[in-house]
Amino acid sequence: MNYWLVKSEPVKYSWEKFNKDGRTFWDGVRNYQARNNLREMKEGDLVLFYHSNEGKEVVGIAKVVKEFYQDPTTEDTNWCVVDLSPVETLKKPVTLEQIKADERLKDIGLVRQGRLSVMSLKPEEFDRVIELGS
DNA sequence: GCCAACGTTGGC
DNA sequence: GCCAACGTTGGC
Repeated sequence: MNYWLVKSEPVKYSWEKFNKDGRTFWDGVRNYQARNNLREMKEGDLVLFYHSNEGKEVVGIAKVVKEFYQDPTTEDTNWCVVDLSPVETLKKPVTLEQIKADERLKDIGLVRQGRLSVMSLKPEEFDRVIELGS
């Protein structure tokens, strides 16, 4: 079991919309590092959902319901998507500020490599965010 | 709206 | 294969 974090701008695709949809394919990844992470995802892996730009907080937990396949929005075989479904909304969203201030989350990809849109998390980082959010 | 970080592109 | 130019992302 692996843990991940994905980013979305709420204006583009928000947690609320995601919950209404119940399931979505995660498209729009056009970065090789992020793409490689997508390909590593296995069905059942848990994924933190982060709102970038607006909010700047982790708002909920999703899970991988289908492993990577060709991105249906492009012919370019370089790119792929995975299917995600919402699992749970955090009682208290965990802000970027909190994450930066937390000793145990210092090394999280979100802080170290701010521009990456799909990143892996260590189990303890995942747990810590959940802890802060409940 | 600005700027820093960083990935990608293209000329050599 | 190097590196400068450029584009994009995302925090502030």
